[in-house]
Amino acid sequence: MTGGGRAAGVTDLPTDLPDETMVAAEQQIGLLFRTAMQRWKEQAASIHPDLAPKAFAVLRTLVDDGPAQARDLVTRLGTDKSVLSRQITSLERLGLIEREVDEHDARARRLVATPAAAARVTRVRAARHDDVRRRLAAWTREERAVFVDLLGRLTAPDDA
Amino acid sequence: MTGGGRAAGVTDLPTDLPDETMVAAEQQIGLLFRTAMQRWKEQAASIHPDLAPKAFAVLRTLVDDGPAQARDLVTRLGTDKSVLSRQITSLERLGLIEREVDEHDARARRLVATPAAAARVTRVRAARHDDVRRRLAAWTREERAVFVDLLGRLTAPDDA
DNA sequence: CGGTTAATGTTGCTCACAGCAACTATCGAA
DNA sequence: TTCGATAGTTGCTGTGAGCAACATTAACCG
Repeated sequence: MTGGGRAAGVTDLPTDLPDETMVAAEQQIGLLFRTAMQRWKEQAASIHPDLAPKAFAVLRTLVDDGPAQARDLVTRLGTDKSVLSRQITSLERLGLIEREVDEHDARARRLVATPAAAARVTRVRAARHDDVRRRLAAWTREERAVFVDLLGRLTAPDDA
Repeated sequence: MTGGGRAAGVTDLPTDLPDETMVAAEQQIGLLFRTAMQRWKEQAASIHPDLAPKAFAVLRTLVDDGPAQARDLVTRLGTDKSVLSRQITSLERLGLIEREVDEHDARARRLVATPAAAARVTRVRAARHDDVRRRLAAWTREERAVFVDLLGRLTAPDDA
């Protein structure tokens, strides 16, 4: 069906060989994105019907990596602080995390997942509603290293 | 700072070794996503200020792979037809594509990038406003194959 | 000490997108 | 011709990105 699509040499690059790998790689990237979103959505809903996917990502981070401040999450998740602030508010409203003022810095708030929330996250994971993290964990260290390298080259600021 | 974060054995998996690769892999995935979005946004804007990133992805596909119908784009881009329909409308409004009724099926519309649009896409690409496709093209066939495999395992429906 | 600068969060706003559902129009087949 | 499937369009809602303005507190510096 998609047999001989590609219009001439639009990308006049030294493309080794014809390549189905190009198309495949692009589609996989899209797929990764979409399936991850899908999975997160399902998992989030199974923890609490009103839990947004992104908020679940926040919760997961707190459960896995322990208490943190919003600014740490900005770094780890790479999301704007405004977005995080809202997700955090919602998590607190749902009783999944607690927000305590930091004892050394009155601006900062220490975010802690409640035991109940941690238990639910673990349960959801165990329930085989798999996630990216689990899959990555099943790889060998080397595979992950290769993966990181390849992705890194894909995202490098500029390479030539 | 983030020294010894990870709370106990929350994920009781056979995790080869401690692993910075886990964290790195996750961050890279996020990074891939964000930088790709960013780049697309920039490129889209440089073609037309009112061009949405996703609409640019559509245009790019049409330029690279030739004329197609909306339903083909659903397959290739994995996006809902409603979203595509709107992007297509906007592309037409901006004069970047043309929509002709298919001669064999009056329901379908054949989408064609205008020569002007194709020229702009090519120019933007050449202008070193690099994109994922170009980077992938710079890899070896083998690297791409590994990449596809790894990503595939990340998105597989269920592996155990 | 007081004043400036920086950092933590919160809130308001806008836009991009996903995705379901309902609908029209057309095709293909029973 | 009637029925079911398919191509697209449109309306709606929810999620998220991200900028900008703001309040609060910290840290620095003369």
